[in-house]
Amino acid sequence: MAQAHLTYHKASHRPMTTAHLAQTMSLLEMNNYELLEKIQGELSNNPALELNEDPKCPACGKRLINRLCPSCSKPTSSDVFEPLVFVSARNDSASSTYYQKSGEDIDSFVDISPQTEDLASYVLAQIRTELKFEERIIAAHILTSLDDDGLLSIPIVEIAMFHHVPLSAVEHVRTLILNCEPLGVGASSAKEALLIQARHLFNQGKFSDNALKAIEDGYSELSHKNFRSLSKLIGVTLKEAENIANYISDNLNPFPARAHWGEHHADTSNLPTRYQSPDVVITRMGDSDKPQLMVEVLWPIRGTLRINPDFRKAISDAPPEKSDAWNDDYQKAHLLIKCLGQRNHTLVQLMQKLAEQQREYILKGDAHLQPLTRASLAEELDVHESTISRAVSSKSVQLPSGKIVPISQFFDRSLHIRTEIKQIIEQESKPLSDTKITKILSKKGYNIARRTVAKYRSMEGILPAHLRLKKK
DNA sequence: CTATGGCACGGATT
DNA sequence: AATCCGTGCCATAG
Repeated sequence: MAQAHLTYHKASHRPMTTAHLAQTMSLLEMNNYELLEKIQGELSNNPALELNEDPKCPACGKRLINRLCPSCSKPTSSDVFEPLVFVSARNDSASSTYYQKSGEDIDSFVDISPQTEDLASYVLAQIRTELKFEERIIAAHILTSLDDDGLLSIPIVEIAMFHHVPLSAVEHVRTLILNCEPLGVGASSAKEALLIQARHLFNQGKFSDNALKAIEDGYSELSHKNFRSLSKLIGVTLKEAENIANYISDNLNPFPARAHWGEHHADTSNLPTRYQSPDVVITRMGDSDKPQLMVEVLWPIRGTLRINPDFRKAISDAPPEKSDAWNDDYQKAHLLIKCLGQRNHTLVQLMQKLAEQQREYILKGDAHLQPLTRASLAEELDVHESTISRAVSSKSVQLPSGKIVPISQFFDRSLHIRTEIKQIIEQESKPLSDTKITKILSKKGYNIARRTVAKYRSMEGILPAHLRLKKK
C-alpha cells in the first residue's frame, strides 16, 4: 500500500511509443549476459552511442563506486543511461536509506567480469566477500587451473611458489573453494571431492560413518565395485556394502563440474543458468537483528552509456545527405538509453518488492519462503503480469548467503514444504514412509497428498524410505 | 499388504 | 494458449 518512498519518476505509465514499449519488453527479458551482447552490438554499429568508462553519476556528480551511485536517487537526464541502479530495501518501518560503501575495497571487485558464465567466476562469486585481495588472486589461479571435471590437476605447491606465499595460505583458499557449489570443486582427486561431499552429508546426518569410512579407506575397492573386499575392510555385511556403494553413487559426484548426477535432481532445466553470474545481488547490511537488505541490479559493462557529445554537435551541421541517417542513429541511441533506464527501473521495483516480501526467506533460508504468485505481485506493482514473467525469467540473484538462485525461485510454491520434508527426514530416527511423512505434515498444517510428498522427496534427491541409511 | 513410481487429468499460473 | 503442479488411480516390487 504505502510506497511513498519511491522518488523515481513515479509515472511509469507515461505515454510510450510502441517502439519504446517493444524494446523495453525485450530488454527486460534479457539477463546480464544477453544484455552485454546487445549493448556491445549497439555500441559497435551506432556512432551516436558512447561508453563512458569512468562514469560520474549524472545527477549528483559523484564518482561511481562499483558502478553504483553512492547517494543519489534522482532521475537522471535522459541522455545518459542511469548508472547501476540499486535500492536499499528497508525493513518495513525504516524508510529507505542509501548506503555508501567505503571505497577501494569494493572497487577491486569490478574486474570480476559479470558476463562470464564459466565455473570459475561462478565459484568466485560465492566466496568473493570472504577473500582478501591477495587471496583473490590465488583463488583465481586455482579456479582457472581446474580441469573439465572441476578437479585441480596441478599441485598446490606450485601455486604457492608462483605467488611466493606460504602453502597454508593457498590451502586456506582452496578449503573455501572446496565448500562452494558445486561441492568439491578444486579437489585434487575424485576421492577428495567425494570426501568433501560425504562430510557435508555426514554433518547433516544423512551419511553413515561406515559410508564415510568406505570412501576414506576403501576408495579403490569402491571404484572397482569390489564389494566383497570392501565389506571386509570396513567390517559390514556384503549387502550393506553394496547399499553403501549404491548410495554413494546415487548421491555423490566425483566430478564436481559435470552435470548433476542421476536423474533424481529435478532441476535439470536449471543447470544452464546455474553457473551464470547473477543479475541481481542482495546483500545483508549490518549485523544487528534488524539487518537491511540492499538490492543491487548488476550492470554488465563497466561504465555507462550516453549519447556521444561530439556526435550531437556534429548532427546540427551534418551534410544534408547524411542528416537523415544521423538523426536516425541519434533517435535509436536515445531510445535505447531510455529503454534501458526503464528496464532497470522495473527490475529495481520488482526486486525491492520481492526483497520486502521474501525478507525472511532471503535472511533465513528456504524454509521461510512465502508462497507468492507473479500475478499478485503484478497487481501490487501495477504492471502487467507478463512484465513480471519476462523480468523474472532467465535471471538469477545472489543471496546474502552466497547462494545463486534463479529469481523464479521466489515464486516457488512448494519450496518451504520441501525443506520441511527435508528436516523431518533429517530428524527421523528410522526411515519414515511417505505416508507417515504426510501425516506429520498435516499436523503441522500442510495438507498435501501422499503422492505429492513422494514427488517432493524425489525432487530433493532423497531416496525412498527403504533405501535410506539407518541412523545410529 | 505396504510403499512407491508412472501416467494422465484438471485446475491454476504464466 | 501453453505450461506447471497437485493428485488420483493403477501397476509393480518387496
